[in-house]
Amino acid sequence: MVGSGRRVGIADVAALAGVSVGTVSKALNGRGAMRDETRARVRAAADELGFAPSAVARSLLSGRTFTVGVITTDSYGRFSIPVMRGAEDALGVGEMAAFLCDSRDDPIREQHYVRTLLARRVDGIIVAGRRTEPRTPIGHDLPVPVVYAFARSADPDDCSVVSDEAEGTRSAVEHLLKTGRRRIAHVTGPQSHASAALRASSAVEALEEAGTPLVGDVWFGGWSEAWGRYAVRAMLKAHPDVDAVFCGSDTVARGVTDALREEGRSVPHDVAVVGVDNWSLVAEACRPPLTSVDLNLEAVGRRAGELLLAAIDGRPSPGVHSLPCRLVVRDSSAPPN
Amino acid sequence: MVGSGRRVGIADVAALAGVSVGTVSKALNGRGAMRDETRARVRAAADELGFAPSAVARSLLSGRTFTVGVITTDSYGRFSIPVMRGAEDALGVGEMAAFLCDSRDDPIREQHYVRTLLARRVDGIIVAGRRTEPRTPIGHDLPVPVVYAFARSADPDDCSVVSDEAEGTRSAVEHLLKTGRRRIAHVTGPQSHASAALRASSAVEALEEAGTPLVGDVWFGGWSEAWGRYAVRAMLKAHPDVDAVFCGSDTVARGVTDALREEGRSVPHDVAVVGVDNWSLVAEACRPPLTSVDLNLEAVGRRAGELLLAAIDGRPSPGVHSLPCRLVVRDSSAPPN
DNA sequence: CTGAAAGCGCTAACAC
DNA sequence: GTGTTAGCGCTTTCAG
Repeated sequence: MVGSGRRVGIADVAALAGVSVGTVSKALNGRGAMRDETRARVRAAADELGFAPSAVARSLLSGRTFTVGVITTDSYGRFSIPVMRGAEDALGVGEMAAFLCDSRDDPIREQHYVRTLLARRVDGIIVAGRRTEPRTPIGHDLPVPVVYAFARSADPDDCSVVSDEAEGTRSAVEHLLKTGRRRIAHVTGPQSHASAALRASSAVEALEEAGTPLVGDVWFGGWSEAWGRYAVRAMLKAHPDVDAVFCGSDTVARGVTDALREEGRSVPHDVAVVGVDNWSLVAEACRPPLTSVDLNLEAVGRRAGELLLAAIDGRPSPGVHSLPCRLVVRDSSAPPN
Repeated sequence: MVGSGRRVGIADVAALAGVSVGTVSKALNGRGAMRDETRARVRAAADELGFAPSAVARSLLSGRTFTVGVITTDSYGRFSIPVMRGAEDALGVGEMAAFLCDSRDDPIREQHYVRTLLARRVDGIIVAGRRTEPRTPIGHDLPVPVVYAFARSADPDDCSVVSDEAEGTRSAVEHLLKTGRRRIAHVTGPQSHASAALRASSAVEALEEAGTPLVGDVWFGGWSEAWGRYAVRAMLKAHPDVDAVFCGSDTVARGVTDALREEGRSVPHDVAVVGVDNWSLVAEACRPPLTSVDLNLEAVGRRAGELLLAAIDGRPSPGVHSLPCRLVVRDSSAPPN
């Protein structure tokens, strides 16, 4: 990239090409009719000067900025990142640029960003969250469309895109049943966490329906490896015949796997382990590598971007859009034979 | 946040307040002299309509957008994220909004983003990278200032902000020596990786100077836990009397720690372990928690933001700006006694 | 103390 | 085919 170090305007191009500014505009935008020679001369002049039309001036006229705001609540953490990446993919197609705003879970900060974004005349806003609890909407009756990604809005009329965690949980349970497991336990995060509660109830339900109820109670605790290790040691005392542990997250699953090995149980021969998140960093470092439910966060972000583009285009899709998860099978759940 | 659902302009406010647009502008911006009553009336009208002046129109006039571009090469990975967070902190002070561009290590994509950002008339650009190898600059003689963060520019006249990895390495080695270790080994990533090579040579040098040369050769390999486990097992055979392992990253260190424990060596009683990155996720999950060199990425980003603001303000600071690291001591390097 | 008018860089009508 | 002009929403002179 070579720049002149100075801003060059359409007037400079016009002067160099020996035509008027109107002609330059038409020539470069392929509009109106004109001699090929003229168009070529203008193009050459623009290239020579490295002219790039000001998006600012253009926006003022068109009323569109081709810019969206992305508000994330969790400092680009492990959930927002893939969501943002997917959103960026979709928005790129519409030639949109994204303002990134990290609200750091502070409502004051968030409102500040909303105001800033509206003042900058963004065409739309994506709100990406870390928790799956329905969240307070960023505003009512805003002048631009808003799409919530991963963390749905508490207002069901808002447009939200989420992972279908219940479906993901069922697919994990069915996988364990299909590979011959019958004594399945569940270790997960805090009961107060919506995702932990939902995954637990979905797992219990799926197992009931299959006629092989959960072994013992749900082990609610924290999202750490330490909790996974602690819980599985206690569980082995109460239910030594367990043959599979479904975990609410990959970190918990890693703790569970480590403790099982240290207690002399072979994974997957004696006990299968399945996690949730498919956080490759954790799942692949596990010994053996961990089977896990992928929440398809990138797809959630992409969908959010697509729905936002459509809404900007006058085709809104209110309501909750639920996307399926994807079970990624690795060695930790291979059949026991 | 409540919006009208419709865009309201300065003319609407003027009509409601019964004054001219010029007066509204002055009233809201606190410029010029006018009766208090008039100013209050205008303010009330603006509030009632929820008026927010268009940053677009304002930019067209002022020639400034109060917007910067942040180009990241690694999909908001674990290095870019803290850098971006720090940059955002600094830029927020200047009321700057940031366009986020993920080049995904693709030069074509990167050039596309540079053009887009310039067309949008950003006031400056920050380039954040993942690798510490000097990188090809994004352009020469661009019309706006550019600051490189973490990954320095190959052009020494460009402004770059980096972590002082050599200093960080020395602080880790000195810490081990101070706590009584004398037989120190080094396990790290691929030799072809600039960070691995630099950290290794700095460690070797620091140990030479202290009169306690490195035990054996540097163990170059990969950045994985598996490599850490493999290397330490081989090392224990060759040098069973090693009493500390300095690792090129936290993941390697975690593998090293796990294998030491499994081989019956107590950490830190028999062998101390120190990593680099202070990636809390890994360092805190380690058994015992890992002492690690923090690269202060957030500070690097913050500094980059500050330098960019200064450059935009006409006070550029060309050259490489090196920031110190910070040793975070945890249990894995407690004295042996 | 307030209003009218010019102009930021560009596009889209309409003249010529 | 090409040039001229008005105007996007705002700030800033300069009159009144």
